[in-house]
Amino acid sequence: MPAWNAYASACPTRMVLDRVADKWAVLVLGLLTDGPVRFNQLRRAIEGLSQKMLSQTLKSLERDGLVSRRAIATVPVTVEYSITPLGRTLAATVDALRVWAETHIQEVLTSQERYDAGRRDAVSV
Amino acid sequence: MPAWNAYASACPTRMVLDRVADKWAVLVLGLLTDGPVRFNQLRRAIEGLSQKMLSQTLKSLERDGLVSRRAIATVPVTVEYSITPLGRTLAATVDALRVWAETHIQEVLTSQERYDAGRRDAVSV
DNA sequence: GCACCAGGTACCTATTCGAAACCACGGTAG
DNA sequence: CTACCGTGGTTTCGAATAGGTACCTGGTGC
Repeated sequence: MPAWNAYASACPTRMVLDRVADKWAVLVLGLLTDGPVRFNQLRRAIEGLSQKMLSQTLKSLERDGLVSRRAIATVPVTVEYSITPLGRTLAATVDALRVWAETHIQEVLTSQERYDAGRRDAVSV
Repeated sequence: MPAWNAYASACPTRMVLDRVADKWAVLVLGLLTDGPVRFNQLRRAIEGLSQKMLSQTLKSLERDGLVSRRAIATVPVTVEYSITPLGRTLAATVDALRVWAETHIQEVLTSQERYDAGRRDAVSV
């Protein structure tokens, strides 16, 4: 990897950022860290998630090698999704972002309030 | 902070993820880590960035307290944007994601190719 | 008049996403 | 026999939204 160009669309950081930007993807990944889960189990666990978005999300997660799909030929066909080791490392990294968020969210919210209030005192170094 | 609900839209992790998902925001933040930059300097530095998106991005970054705006009453009014300490900590955290991306992008790309090729051999642990 | 500074605003299009219908398959209830 | 449930999806439709293009301010120097 010879010095990635952050301004190119093929930049790996961009790709990962886009992936992580997917609301449902991180939630699914989070649920899978506790063990394999079936399709409709996921659908019921995540409020507001339509089956369309779920199958779409799972497909791209599988494509990226972050989750693995296993179809079991049972009575009604059971499909089990599990997180891969690679997916687990990404989840751990995203967790760093979660930690940042929970640590600094108050500063962000305070800044937003001041800004929305008309920021009379502006930056107040 | 009493146990954030990751499934709520007001979840801090979601907010931060959405912010980081903004293509231009991370690029702007990245450029600002080297020191203050003016509006049109940013615009020219980042290929494909329209002034609309730039001003929009800068406004929300300023609102979140990640960058600070300083208008200097010079010949034509100069506006200088700089990263705040808070913004710097976020940039550092995002950098962890960049590192993950550059470390594992090859695995992801390989997985994608196998998937797109029809994944005849499926998961091949 | 033209260009540059720092933006604001209107328009228009492309992608995105939710809702809902449809699919096959088998079990079960009537 | 027919109707309906649950399994795991795909497709279609329509509405919302993101984001690019282009044109506006308004002051200054050439």
